[in-house]
Amino acid sequence: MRLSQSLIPTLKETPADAQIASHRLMLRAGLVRQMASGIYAWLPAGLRVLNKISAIVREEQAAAGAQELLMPTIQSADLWRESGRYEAYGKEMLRITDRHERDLLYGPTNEEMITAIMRESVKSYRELPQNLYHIQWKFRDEVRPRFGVLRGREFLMKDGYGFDLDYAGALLTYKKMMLAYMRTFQRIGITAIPMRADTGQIGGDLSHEFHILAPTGESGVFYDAAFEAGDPSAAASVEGFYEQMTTIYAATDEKHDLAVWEKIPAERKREGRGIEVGQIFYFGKKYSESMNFTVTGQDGTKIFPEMGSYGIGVSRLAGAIIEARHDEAGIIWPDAIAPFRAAILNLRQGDAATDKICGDLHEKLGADCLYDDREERAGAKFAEADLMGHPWQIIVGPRGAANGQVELKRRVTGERFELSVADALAKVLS
RNA sequence: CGGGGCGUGGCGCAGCCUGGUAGCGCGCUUGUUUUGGGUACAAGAGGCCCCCGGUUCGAAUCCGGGCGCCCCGACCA
Repeated sequence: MRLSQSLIPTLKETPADAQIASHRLMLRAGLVRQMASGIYAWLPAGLRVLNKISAIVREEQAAAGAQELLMPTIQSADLWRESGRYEAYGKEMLRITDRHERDLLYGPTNEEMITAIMRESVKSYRELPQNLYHIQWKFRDEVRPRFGVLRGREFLMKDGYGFDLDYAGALLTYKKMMLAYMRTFQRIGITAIPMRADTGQIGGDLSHEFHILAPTGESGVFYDAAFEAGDPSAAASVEGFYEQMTTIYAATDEKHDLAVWEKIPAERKREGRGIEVGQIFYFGKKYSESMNFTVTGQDGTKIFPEMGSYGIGVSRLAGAIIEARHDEAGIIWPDAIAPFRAAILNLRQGDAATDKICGDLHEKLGADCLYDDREERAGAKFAEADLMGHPWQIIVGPRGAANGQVELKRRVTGERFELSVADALAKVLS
């Protein structure tokens, strides 16, 4: 993509409204624009991040056996009256009335709807277990939206729902999802730690929150360094991995248990701040019973399926990753979810040699690179590339271009390499 | 929901107290200049001063009401 023809409106100065790093940087790097309190437009570069996160989520969900569907954002109030949550949910739910005075709502979550869908179509024990998810916009009318996309009112979430015949099956689904989530976060390029959590509004009695470590996190987190050794991509079994994840100590400040903490050797104690980017729940028959979803069992009796729900805050992750990975100059995107894998900086636009090299690189790197072909000074291009946080910068100046050399800069380490065009290309693509 | 603050060209702000020609920096346009870390100079464009009402000869400024946004706290994917 050519920067000269892209809507990537970077800002030199920080908008007064933005207080925390990710919000500031998302605005400055041209990823988002605020449209109302807690409501954001995702500009082209920001949308690329959401799409890359979503793609990884989809792959890992598919690998764990979950199916994707897409449910609407607007739901009927009647559905929520069945479960009793229409009244219970309170003011956080955005309630809407249509022209016929029917009560609707903008979905804050989808337990009722997925249960209604399953109830209509699934009748036999033979059809379970099933696990369904979608990636859809949610709305929760927060009293006080803040921190940019970290606590927006409208947000993009992957929410999945598991249906099993019995507790053992539901627990296995829960464990599979924990592994899938840990793999997802690992591929995204961040450290996430699962912690025992309260079940809140969703209900139920088994739940974990996934926190990523960032100095500006909302909650304090305490964990055993043994977590750092856990590698979800190398997990031998679902059960074994779950066992490992749930026996190592980790807690947010609310649930911190000093007695247990004191027993952990000092050199293994880790304290920090965390941002919650996902949560998983087992809640049994809460919705299948309240909404009367049954399947016929082998012996002809009715079975209320055991359910769980599994959420990842996709839009929140985008902000959380920036909180975890930035410096004074800007964002430091992990390779997997950077809006562009590489930027090509043409330091002298209009110079035959640099134009030629940049054009070739642009063609070979394709859509996942951003070609800074603007009539700007070198300094401006460097500053903006650092701000936008591309993992690689291919710097093409007249000095090196004469000998077919370019400079490759790795954003995360600041390392620079003088390389031939071909070698630079190979390194970026490796 | 309690407490505090702010709305003035795209962005950051001054002006308001003490009413009288709407200003600065950045950005934008054009030209010259510069050419490896946000260059310099010159000339331009761009404003219902959040909205409605009131006071006044005259309101960005004073008064009343509304709306929007932010921050702290309580609450939350």
